[in-house]
Amino acid sequence: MKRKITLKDIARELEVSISTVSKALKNSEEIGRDTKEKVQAFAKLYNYRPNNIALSLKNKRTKNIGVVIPDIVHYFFTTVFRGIEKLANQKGYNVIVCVSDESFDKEVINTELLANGSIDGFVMSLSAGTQRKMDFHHLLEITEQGIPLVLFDRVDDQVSCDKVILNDREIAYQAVKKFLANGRKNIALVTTESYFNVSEKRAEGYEEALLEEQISVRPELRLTLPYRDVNDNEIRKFFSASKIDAVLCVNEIFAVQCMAVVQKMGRKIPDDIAFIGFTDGILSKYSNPTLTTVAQHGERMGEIAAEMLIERIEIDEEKPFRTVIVEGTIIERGSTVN
Amino acid sequence: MKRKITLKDIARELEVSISTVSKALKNSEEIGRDTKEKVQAFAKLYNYRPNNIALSLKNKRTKNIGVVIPDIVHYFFTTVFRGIEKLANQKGYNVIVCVSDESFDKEVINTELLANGSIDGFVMSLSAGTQRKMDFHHLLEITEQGIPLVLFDRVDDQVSCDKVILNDREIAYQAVKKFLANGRKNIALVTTESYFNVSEKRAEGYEEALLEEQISVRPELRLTLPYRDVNDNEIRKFFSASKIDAVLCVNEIFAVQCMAVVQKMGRKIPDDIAFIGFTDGILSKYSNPTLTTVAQHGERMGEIAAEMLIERIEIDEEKPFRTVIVEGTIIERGSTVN
DNA sequence: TATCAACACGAAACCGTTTGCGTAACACTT
DNA sequence: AAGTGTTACGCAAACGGTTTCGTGTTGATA
Repeated sequence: MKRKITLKDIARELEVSISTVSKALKNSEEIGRDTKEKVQAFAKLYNYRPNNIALSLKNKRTKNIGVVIPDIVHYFFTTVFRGIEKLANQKGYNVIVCVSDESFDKEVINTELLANGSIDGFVMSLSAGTQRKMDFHHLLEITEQGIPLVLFDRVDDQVSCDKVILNDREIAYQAVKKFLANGRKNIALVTTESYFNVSEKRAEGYEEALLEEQISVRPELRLTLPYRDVNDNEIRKFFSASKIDAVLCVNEIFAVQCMAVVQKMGRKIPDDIAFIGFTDGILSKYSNPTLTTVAQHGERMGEIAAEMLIERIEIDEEKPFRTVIVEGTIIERGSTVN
Repeated sequence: MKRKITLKDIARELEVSISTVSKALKNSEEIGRDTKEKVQAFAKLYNYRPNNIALSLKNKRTKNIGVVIPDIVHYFFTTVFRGIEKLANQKGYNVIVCVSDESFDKEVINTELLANGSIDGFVMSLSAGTQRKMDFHHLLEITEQGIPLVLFDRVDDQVSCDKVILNDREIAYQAVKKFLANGRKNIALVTTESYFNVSEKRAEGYEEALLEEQISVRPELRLTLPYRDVNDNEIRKFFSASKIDAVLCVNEIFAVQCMAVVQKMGRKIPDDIAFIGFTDGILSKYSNPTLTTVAQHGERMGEIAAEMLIERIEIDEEKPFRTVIVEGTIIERGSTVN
């Protein structure tokens, strides 16, 4: 087992000083031709690589970025992560991931741990717990320490930092408009608990589109489902209670699950009832019928977030915080048209 | 903006030496009661936390583990990752993720980068490129340097290290046995290019089950699909060419896609033709019909891998390498039974 | 021959911690 | 008064690098 070789080892072996070795390897003008060649040859032979940790300590830069997300087994977050990782790698950064598991406490612990020198900046999306609690002290601490932070998707106005979000309200508005243009008037909304910022934004767009057509927003057309372990019976009851000919769902799982239920109830999609979901994931493409859905362009969001972060880290202009709005795209499939 | 406070800052402020501060914070017996209290109070007030990088350098332990996987927008890998992250966190480790994107070169670059001190050990699954090239020099380098390595799922015999794999051959065998017990005899296999180790293992199990019943393995019942961008026409041609009443697919996407095609061809599932896939992901649960599939227990695999790794790191017994075999579970759903 | 610049290299500080060891100050013993 | 033992702290090395500055040795110049 040959341990990693260090500058000191090379210096000892070649009977020169450590600083000479260091400079020789950087091709410094200070060092003579012969010595440089000797050192470089030796280093190559023994496959010398500088120790990242030592460099980090010296430079006060780790070349790591921390990503804290609520979940990883989740299509949207993985696509964003892919974007982050891709761009970070291009710029020579590595990515440390922590999963908050939708828990406020874990989010706090993870961020504080990483903030102690492990990373140069954060990309985060808030956990459900944090959004419910509305407690952002850990994020304020981070920014106060001068650690750059970029929030994406699940953001909050109380935290001032760079942000990347979807035009949730606008694209939900467009989706409902599409239903309306199709002659559908009894449009339901299937959503999550209201402390999810994005769900609220989507609900606003939904309502705006309705009101614009003089259609009143009826509370009985709004179904609020738990984040996990959705019960089919609840869905069935909802769809039995009212006449509904179109449904906007805030994610693809809700949409696919609702489609399955109404199909079992004998309704035809899209003739009797149409669906539009959010997240253009694997489910939307392979469901039956295929699902018309809002592509959130997660990978682009990730790239943008990483780019903004690295810019802050490396340029560190004290320029004002920006919020980049990524425009969703409605992908038309079988749940709205034949 | 209040920068992170260091031992030196505390020492200067309190007019004691750095070592006194360090010892006081560790409650060392060497330090007097008064001084300890003073230092501890000050540290708490200013929220002192030791710098991770400095600790890493000193201890020669980063408390980071590196995870290199082929893809992240992929159900199985994300579940494994979740298991790794969960266990690592419990043990006080952070996780640095690199995505090889199925490329040999990226895998090499990423591992070499991380191996220069950034991590204490690796958990990896081989990229397609690496399996095709059969070049493992980067892994040998890692292990030669004494960096612990655990491979999961996509492993290779040429690399000697700890491993976690599924009983692929055995569970494929069982799946086919299930078809046979059901009276089905024309059983097809839909698989990937053969350089994927796991696909080969599954094919072996498939063949073994057939041969055991005196059924010959017919090459025209084997469909090899590309890893990405599968064309429906090819699938249609395959299913038109032969009489097929059961299909074993090496992943859930192939299965769902094939199901959609044969349904369009007018075949009834599971009456005319039954399907079993691999990976109990979101698709299997929401497809139409729902898919009978092999649960790979990715999260458990991840936990086991992380546990093995951390054991090597912390205990570092030179004990022989182990291969843990996780047993898959066939989850019965609508694609095999009504 | 004294001066000086250029060259090639080494010493040392620094990044933030930990820790073995040395020691000043004091009390206590004989 | 000399010796001994604690106590409570500081010094310095070490982890593996980078970088500033100092310096001995040349050879050229005046």
